[in-house]
Amino acid sequence: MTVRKVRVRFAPSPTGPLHIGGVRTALFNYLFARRHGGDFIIRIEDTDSGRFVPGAEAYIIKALAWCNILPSEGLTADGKIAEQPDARNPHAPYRQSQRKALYRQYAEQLVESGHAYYAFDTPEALNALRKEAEEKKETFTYNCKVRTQRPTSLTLPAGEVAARLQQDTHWVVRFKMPENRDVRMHDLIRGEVTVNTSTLDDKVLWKAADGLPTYHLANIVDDRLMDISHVIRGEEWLPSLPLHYLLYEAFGWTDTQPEFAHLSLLLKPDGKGKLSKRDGDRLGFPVFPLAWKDPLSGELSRGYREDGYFPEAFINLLALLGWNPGTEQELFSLNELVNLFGLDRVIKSGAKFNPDKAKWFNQQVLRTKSNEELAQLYQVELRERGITAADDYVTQVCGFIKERATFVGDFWELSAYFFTAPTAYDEKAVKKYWNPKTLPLMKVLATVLAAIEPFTKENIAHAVHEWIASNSLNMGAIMNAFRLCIVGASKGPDLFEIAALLKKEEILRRINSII
RNA sequence: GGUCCGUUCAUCUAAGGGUUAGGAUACAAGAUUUUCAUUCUUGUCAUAGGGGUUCGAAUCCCCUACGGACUACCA
Repeated sequence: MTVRKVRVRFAPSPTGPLHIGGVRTALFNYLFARRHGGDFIIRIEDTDSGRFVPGAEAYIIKALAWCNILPSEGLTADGKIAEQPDARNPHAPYRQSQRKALYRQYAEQLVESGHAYYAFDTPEALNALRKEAEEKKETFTYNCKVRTQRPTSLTLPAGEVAARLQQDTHWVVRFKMPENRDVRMHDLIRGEVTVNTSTLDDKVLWKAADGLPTYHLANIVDDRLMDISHVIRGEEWLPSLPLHYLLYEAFGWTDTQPEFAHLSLLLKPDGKGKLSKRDGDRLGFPVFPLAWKDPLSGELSRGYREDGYFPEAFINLLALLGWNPGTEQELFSLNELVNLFGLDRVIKSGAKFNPDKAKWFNQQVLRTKSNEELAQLYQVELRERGITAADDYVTQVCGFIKERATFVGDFWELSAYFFTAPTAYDEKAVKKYWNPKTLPLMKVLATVLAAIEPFTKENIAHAVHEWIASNSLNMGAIMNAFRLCIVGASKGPDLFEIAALLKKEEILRRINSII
């Protein structure tokens, strides 16, 4: 028996920016593909022209690239959705709107085989039926009971059907949902699921109005054509799984029908419901990988990248939302995730997103970065602040502060005194460590410091300790007052380290500037 | 309303019939430090409820409650 090559796809709809739930779905697909040496395909499902949002497709590609979730198929060398077939992209185009011509024959095949039919309802008529049902506190379902009452190829004479197909531009192809059949399905995460078809409706598969298929048809056809082995997607698709099973059956494609895995949803950190765009603004954390400006409303949404997250941290936290390796390890590189990932350890229940833990992941990743690398990132902000500092100097500063930071964005707050003398002094610290006797002592300290040569951490420590001891001074009082002069607050790394890095002249200047 | 899915500390989760129900985040306390942070130690906190099955249930079954998704000519 030959084992089918693993081929999975991430199939977003370009109706807006990808949110973190979508990134997680992409990640799980990517990890699964790489774990099994398979292909990870990106396909754009843009069959709803009405919801197209300019820039969304480019955003999705950029966001995945930032996360290092790189498709092995579907993109050209310069990172665009492939439109022409080549060795890497044999199934191009990968944008469903460009595959338009291909779907109609499949819809018609189902009509011919009796699994689907033409329906000529006007939108107005359907709305009226919905309203009518609503008044009776029922939900309108287009099913076996209503299809016999409507103008369809099932009820109209053949001649009229042919005529309407010619004249009417709003007809659709509907799936003829079998009556009262138990559809037994298998989900890799949830196990067996059975649904009776009597609760399902005759879904529209293809619309003459725009000549495009709906999701269900396009999805099944493309997954077949692209030889997809596993469909890993969000839980919101579980209710339409019976339809998809029935479609494979109707086409006679059950031999290559993919296996399905439905991922639980990401939920709001507080309250109820699935995580939405609004929660981010409300609770102060990003729900998008990259910042996004809505082209219509101009509304700005923040992104993980812009908020200072490392992509490694972002991926790490997403991977652990709904999956774990069964060990107590929590920090993983992308390659480690690839080696450990399996659908068998994906959790069934929804996960509330926890912004606090997201920060913790970033802090952990930040610590693994070299001082040199952090200095490069910090230099960007320093330049913006009009500060010129040598790489070597900034590197040393980063070494001092990186364990105190969660984001590179915290660096300035933690280390401004390395670049400019304090202009304000922390009130609480002043109250605690400064009294009328302090200033004269600091002036004496300045003369002690002035005599130190060379001005190294060791020498400063030695001289200051000696001075304190020989004059029976209070170590804590002196050191804290000294720190206040240099840092302006009661914080920061070893004061002798700071002093040595800042150099003698600057230290004396800062002490002597206090009057 | 109907259909389907789910339910272990506040949160993410481990435990696949036998554990003092483990870890992480957050929170709190203590230790360390010239300060802040780090680090270390400790602590508070969970099997939704009710029935079964079993010598034994977080784990298997049923009911209830709660949560979620879906219920479009959207995806």
